[in-house]
Amino acid sequence: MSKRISVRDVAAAAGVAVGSVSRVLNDSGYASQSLRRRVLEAAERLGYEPDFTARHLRTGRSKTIGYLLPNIANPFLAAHLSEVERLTQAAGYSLLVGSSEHPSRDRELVAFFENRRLEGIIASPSYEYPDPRVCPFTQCKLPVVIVDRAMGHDFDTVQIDHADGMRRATDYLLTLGHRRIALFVSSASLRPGREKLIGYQAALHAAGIPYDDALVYMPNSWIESSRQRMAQLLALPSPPTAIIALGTRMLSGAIHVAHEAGMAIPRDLSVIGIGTMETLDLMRPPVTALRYSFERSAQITVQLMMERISGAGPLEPRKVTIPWDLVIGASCTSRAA
Amino acid sequence: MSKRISVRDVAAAAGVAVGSVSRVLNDSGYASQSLRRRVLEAAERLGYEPDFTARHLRTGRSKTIGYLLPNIANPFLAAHLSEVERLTQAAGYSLLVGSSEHPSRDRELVAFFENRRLEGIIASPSYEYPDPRVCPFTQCKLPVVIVDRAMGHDFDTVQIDHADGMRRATDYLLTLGHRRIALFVSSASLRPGREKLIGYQAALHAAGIPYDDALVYMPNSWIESSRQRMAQLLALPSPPTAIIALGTRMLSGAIHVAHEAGMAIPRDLSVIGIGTMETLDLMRPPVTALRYSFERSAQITVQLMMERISGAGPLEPRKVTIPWDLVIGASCTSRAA
DNA sequence: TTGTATGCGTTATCAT
DNA sequence: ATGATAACGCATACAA
Repeated sequence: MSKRISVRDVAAAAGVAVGSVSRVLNDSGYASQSLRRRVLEAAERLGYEPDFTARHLRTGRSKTIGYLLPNIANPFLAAHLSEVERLTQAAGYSLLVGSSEHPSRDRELVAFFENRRLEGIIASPSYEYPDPRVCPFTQCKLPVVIVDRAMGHDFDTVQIDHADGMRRATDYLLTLGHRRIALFVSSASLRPGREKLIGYQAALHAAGIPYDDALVYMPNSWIESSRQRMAQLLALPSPPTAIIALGTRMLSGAIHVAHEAGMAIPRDLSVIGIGTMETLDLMRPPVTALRYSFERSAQITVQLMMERISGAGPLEPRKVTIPWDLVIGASCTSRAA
Repeated sequence: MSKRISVRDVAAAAGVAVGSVSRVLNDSGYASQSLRRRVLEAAERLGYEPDFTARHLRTGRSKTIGYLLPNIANPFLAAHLSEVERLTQAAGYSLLVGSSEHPSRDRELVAFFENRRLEGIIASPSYEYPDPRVCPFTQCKLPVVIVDRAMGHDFDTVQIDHADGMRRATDYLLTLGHRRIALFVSSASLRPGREKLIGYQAALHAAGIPYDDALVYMPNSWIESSRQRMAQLLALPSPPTAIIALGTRMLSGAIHVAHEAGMAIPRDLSVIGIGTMETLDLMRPPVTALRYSFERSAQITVQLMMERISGAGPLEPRKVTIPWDLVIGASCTSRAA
């Protein structure tokens, strides 16, 4: 059981002082050629690796970033996390992940990240803390980058342009002649849902079509069933001729019910969905869907974080917005007037 | 800018020695009631939190586990990672994730995890290192739990019973009267693909049906196209009447081509797929598919790791196998003889 | 029972 | 230019 070798071992082997070893290996301060050579040789020979933890304790730099998110299994969050990990790894940083679905755990995790002296926190929390005084991220001394949330307090933020994407998706269906367009999106308690509703309403308003609450399904809890709601919609006096379902489960629920009711897509119902590339390809007919680049959103996220860590960039929080693409499939058709 | 408070501050405020503070807070050694009370009061009042890094350096326990995987965006890996994170968090451990798709980076990451003195490594590497002498995990002093890989050297392992699942899936189609069954699975370079092929061949052999290489597609690189291969299969003198496609992209590619050729599922082609619950629900008709429990596989993974860390359990490596469920949908039909 | 002192492995500040 | 030594914040062996 060979003990770990430290600077002292290298110093002894090279016949120099520990300080000199550190100086040579970190290129800090003066070092003559002969000293440099002896230290490097000894370090190489002994296979010396500086201990990360000790260095961290001494310098205060942990070279680690915390990533807080509600659920790693969510395909969108996982895709973003994946790209962020790649980029931070390339920049010499590691990623400590922590999942949290409740404010109390948000608080615990932030405190924990702070206690471990991480250098920054990337977060997409499940609550937006309208009151900054109780927001764990406001109290936090570390650099924070928020992903797709509208927090009560301003932070560096990367956000997806849900309103614009939704506006264009709705416009597309309106252009095809649809007037009764159902909307299934996630809860309005977070930015993604709220913004999508805004875009939807804006498109309808511009087209002079009244907004009908009965066509909109924004579940505040997962207990409500999108299948049940879809069945209700189809039983309406004037049922929808199109649906925008921006959520994998909601999309599958809606399609399921439509099929059971003997409807064909797009003949009887036009559909706009959402998804990662993998899942969208599974559907027949290919679904028209909203997509955005995870590479891009992750790249901005990491860039903001790195600038904040290095102290570069402005002091005031910055917000960067990522656009959606409407990828045309074969799940929508024009509606005769 | 208030400086961080340390044991020394607490000791000073309580009028005791630093050693006593540490002893009280860790319940180690003796401590009188009055001392205990004073220390606890002072710590509470100052909001003292022991520094994680310093404690780590001193005790050698980092309370952190490393997770090495090829790609976080893969839905199966993400689902497993997600559950593992939940469980480790509940056990008071954090998770450091590192993605690697090449042996050289595997090696770097393991060295890095070791250097940071993590307490264990959970890994599902992209290469199985048939030669133990060059395997980064063999050299590694840390406890290692391998997920669904057959490494050249024995480790604690959680593995999915691909051979059995595949055998049952194939049997199911055989029972329905199919004799020409196509197989699309991931490369044989890793355990999942290899085992699936074994199960497929075993089922055919038991039924007295010769194995036909032309029906099998196991891409070694993602450049080959499952669509192209599916088209070739359909052009065969005696094309397959059923297909088992255990991969999201392969499944979508195969279905796409079948539809383009005017085939209906299950009328002209029976299909068995794979997927997380989210994606499977999207398909019409509901696809018959293989599934397993991520909760279960993660629970075993963490249990093995914790036992290894605590030194409980036997010294020799253990292997635990997780079964597949064949979930019957409506994508398969019996074939007239 | 409590205080003192040393060490974990590093970097940084002093002398020399 | 280099060596000795303090300090990061904690835990612990040992002395009192």
